[in-house]
Amino acid sequence: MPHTLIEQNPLLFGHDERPSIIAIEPAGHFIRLFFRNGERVTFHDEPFQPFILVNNPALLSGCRAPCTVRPLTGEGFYRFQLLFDTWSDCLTARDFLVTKTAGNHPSSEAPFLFLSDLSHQYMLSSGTTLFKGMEFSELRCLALDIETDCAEGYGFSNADRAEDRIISIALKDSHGGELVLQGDQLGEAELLSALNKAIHDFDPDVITGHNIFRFDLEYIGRRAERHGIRLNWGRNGSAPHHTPHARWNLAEKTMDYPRWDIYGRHIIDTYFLVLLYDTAGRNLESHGLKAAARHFGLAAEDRTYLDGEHISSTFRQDPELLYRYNMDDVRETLALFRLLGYPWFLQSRIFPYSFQSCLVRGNGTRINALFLREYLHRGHAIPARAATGAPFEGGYTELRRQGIIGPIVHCDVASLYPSLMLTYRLAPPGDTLGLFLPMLADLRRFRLTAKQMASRAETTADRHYFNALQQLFKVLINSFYGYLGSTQHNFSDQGVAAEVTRLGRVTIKEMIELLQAAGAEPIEIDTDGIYFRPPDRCQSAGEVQELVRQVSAAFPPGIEVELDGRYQSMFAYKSKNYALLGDDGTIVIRGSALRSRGVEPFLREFMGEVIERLLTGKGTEVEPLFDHYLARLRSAQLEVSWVARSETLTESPARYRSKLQAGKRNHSAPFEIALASERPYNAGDRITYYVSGSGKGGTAYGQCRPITAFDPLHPDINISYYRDKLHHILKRFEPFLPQEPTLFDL
DNA sequence: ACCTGTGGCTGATCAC
DNA sequence: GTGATCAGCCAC
Repeated sequence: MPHTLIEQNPLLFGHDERPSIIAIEPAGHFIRLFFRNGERVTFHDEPFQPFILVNNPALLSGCRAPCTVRPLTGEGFYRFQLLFDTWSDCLTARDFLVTKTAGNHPSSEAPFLFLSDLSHQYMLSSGTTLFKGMEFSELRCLALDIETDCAEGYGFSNADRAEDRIISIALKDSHGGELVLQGDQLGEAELLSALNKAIHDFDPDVITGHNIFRFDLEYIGRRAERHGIRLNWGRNGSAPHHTPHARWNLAEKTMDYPRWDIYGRHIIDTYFLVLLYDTAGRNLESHGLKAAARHFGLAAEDRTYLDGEHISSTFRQDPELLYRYNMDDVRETLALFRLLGYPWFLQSRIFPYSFQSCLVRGNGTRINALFLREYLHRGHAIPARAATGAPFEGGYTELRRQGIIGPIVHCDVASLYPSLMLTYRLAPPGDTLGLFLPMLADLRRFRLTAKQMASRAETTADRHYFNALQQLFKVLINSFYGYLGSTQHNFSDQGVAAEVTRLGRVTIKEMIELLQAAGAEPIEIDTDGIYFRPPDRCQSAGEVQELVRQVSAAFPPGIEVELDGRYQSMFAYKSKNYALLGDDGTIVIRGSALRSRGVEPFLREFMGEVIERLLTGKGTEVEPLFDHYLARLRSAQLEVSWVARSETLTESPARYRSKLQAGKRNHSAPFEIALASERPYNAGDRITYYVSGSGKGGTAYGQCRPITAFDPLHPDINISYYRDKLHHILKRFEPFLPQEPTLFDL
């Protein structure tokens, strides 16, 4: 079985192959492992000694928590593992060390390393991971969605308002069970008791919901508190553990969310899954349940959506409609979970984190855990973070010529940075056991195997499995360079990362030279790939292929240049900003200047239409197009959503305010709206707003209004503001339009 | 209580 | 007006 072949690699999967573990939780002085055997869940307790890593065991002298000291071999900074009998001893020692060492060490060399998640500690030490040998379909999942009699908004909960209550709870189980609890037959207190019972009856390993952390659970929690009902959802009957302000960093965004933990189960928010999917390069219209379900073809039957107050009054009058809407939502949620949760299920077999935690850890943190696990397994000392803090140079970027150019060929180096690291043996010097490169090589080999298995798969399920696996390996492989360049992890090294990028720059510049020498014209270059106009003598697919093959032959084995695509024409605008017209007529637009979710829909549409005309040689149509858009802006039927802009709050409004007061940042429209609102906004919320008024003098942040405040009966859209924006965009494209005759030409 | 990197474009603001 | 700076979003 190829599954086991790959999973037997202990560097990736840990040294404990025990199958079917679905949860790992603390239980007194023990660790409790939950196993799934078909329909049944069993558990087994094991002793475990939590630990703290230190540079010097004498640090703990004077501390009343007893411990044993395990010396670690090698030169790494953390050379001793302090082992405690109980978690509370470990915490006592942590507090002791925090107090004792406060302020007298550079942060990069904290004299001790403490991990705050006991289950994670256990998994690191034991080599166990979740879900080994299990199929995703064996996992018991329960989708949950509540309907209330007020409009739902993201990150917004007004459950404290007396008139708001839960009127319906829909549950759908991965094994066919469906249940809708409705308030018409039951009072809210009975509804919540029925939910308690349903959770124990379904006994799910995973509870999932769309925006479940920020909406459903918070709402349920407050209403339950109001009624004095204890949510006994844990596999030991305990109530969920609530962390009101947990943080999740996703790319450059920080999200504030109330974390809930249920003993013996995992909570997975499909909203998080959608965000994770979308940051990996795809482009979703929106991150809401309906939009995501439609994007993946998982939407329940088409229907007309009602909004706001209209929904609630309709619901109240029509329990059957309420039932159907609520049920559609959980069906879509469960379908989304099965699709987008799968890669994370697979990752949970690899990384020493729970399913729920795995999702909210960054790539670097997860990779670091692989190193920690193997070093501890071999009893080897672990280096301190090697943070220099000094910035280092990255990839090479250049736009050689602007305008409409064709035909165009794109070639790139297959996984440039991993290839350079393996070919030139670039690894962090702190990795004295030499795991970095073998791990990278294994991942690359496994990815190749998984790709082959996917193409040879005889069943859809197998193809799906191997394809997910190969994509997962791809992400991990690409994360190794980022890990190397980070400043936060034990085996990172910015010096080596700088060497990787330097070789990358040398490689791409050499490619430019080779293409030019062959008569091609490089147009846009970015890090590992080149868009170029092929020489006149090679226009056929075969000739282009041969040209790229010759370029590739100039590099050592392991550095492979590949033909990535051919296009009719290209609109080269700026570095990292271009559009391509494919042979089949499809247009791809790249870059924040030409395509950004933040930009107003009418500008986005206008840019898209202009680009289409530029690429197809219809530049003369742009002027009339502009006039048409202008007329639409002035029209009485102007829709506010067409001009409204959406932005994500990247920090909490309170932080914005204090930074503003300290003069550390400028005003910003979305934050001003968040602060003026009665609703509590958090980091991660999106705000859609428009600019009102008529004067030209004011600032956007002073005249902005949330889209929800727009009144069609008294429209106050600042037409001149938006007309100027449209004009500004036209100006950007003017150099690429057919030249009007000027006075000089006449 | 958390964290993978650099390069580049644009709009908004603000000091000059 | 101009340039500097910040924030947001994107390419790789």
